[in-house]
Amino acid sequence: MARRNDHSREELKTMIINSSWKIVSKHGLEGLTARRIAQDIGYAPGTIYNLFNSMEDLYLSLNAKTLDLLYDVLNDSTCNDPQKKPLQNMKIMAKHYMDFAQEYRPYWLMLFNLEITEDRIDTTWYSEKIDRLFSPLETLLSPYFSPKQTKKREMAARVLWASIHGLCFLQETGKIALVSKQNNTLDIADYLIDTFIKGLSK
Amino acid sequence: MARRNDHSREELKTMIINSSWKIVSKHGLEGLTARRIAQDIGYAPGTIYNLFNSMEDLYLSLNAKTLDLLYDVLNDSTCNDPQKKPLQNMKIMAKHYMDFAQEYRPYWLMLFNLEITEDRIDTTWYSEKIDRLFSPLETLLSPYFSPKQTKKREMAARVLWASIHGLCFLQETGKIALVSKQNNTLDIADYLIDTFIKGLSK
DNA sequence: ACATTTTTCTGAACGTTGTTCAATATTTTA
DNA sequence: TAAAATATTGAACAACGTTCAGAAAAATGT
Repeated sequence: MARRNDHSREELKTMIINSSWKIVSKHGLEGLTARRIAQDIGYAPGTIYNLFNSMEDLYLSLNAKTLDLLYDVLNDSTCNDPQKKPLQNMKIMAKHYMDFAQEYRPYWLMLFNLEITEDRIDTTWYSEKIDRLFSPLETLLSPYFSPKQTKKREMAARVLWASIHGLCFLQETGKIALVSKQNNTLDIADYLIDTFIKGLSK
Repeated sequence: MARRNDHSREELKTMIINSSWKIVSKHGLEGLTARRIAQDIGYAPGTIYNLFNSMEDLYLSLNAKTLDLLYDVLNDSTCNDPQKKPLQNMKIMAKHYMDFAQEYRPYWLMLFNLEITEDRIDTTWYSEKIDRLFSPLETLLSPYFSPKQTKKREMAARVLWASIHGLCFLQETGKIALVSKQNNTLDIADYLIDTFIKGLSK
């Protein structure tokens, strides 16, 4: 029952992505199969391969959606408030990141499971989506650097970001018991930020 | 062709683990299949399930081996040298970790891909293998804390360790371009350690 | 020594999966 | 209205983890 103009190419693509998103929400990443998507959108499995080269390719699109969501979270005004001190904003931003990791757990984990090995496909847009995640933290760090030290500030932002991510990741995946009875994950993120910033201020 | 006493239960188990290790070396994690292991050790696929509940269970044993190797690396005398300053030892330790991640890449990645959801199986030994990884770093941090601040020192070790891991992970998996032309990964690890320790020294 | 029980191992079979592609249905073009 | 172009199908393929009745070997009992 081919029906070429039921949906345009782009419509179909977003249908597949939205359906996938829904399926991951309900059944987790392991529940996301080509056949299930096909059934959900009312097409045959083969149709998906008309719009995506592979399931990995589809995962990339899902990751793009996740990165966009994360971008919005990190750019939220509550953690980029000029009224607050930079340190305070940073701590709130870290909390936002950790909350995001928890709320969107399977999507967030996908970001780090995907091996980007599709050489031919252009993935610069993907790298850019990742790169821009650092900009808000970089802005918050500007008081600690002279305007000329752009490279240093850039590096500091990435290092601090990666560190917070490391905390979040090891905690969230249960790899190490970071928190004891007294401290929760948020406390240790604050501790990291405090210590790092103190070190920056020399 | 059953041949019960060709190898003891324990022998078979190590045979399977060693074979798996070899296969991952040659063909990556995605090349590790029950059938390939079986062929390699000269048994039928079903035999594997006599010794491991599932492939996930086998992965756990591989991770144990990886954690043991990593433990040795972090406890190496070159990064726990009383003659050197703690800061210097830490930087060497971080380098060791990053080198390990590179050299044993697939095994190292497995550590973080595995979801530990096997409730019934006793995995406390696994947690303990992870926990003891922190002890050398904790020792190096002791000059920065009074002997009574054991909890604080413990936390500092875990936070710093998780941070270094975050750097290593995001760099190694190519998720973010941490390094620019001037800096390599090692430099930014040094930068993190310097800044963190400076912050500790207040 | 032989018969019986117990243990070990097999390998075909099941239900999945991602992926392909000749065939078919529909739309567009001539 | 016929021909060409395009979209869609769904059966088929290879490979996966996993199971389990049955076969083979060892252990035990007599």
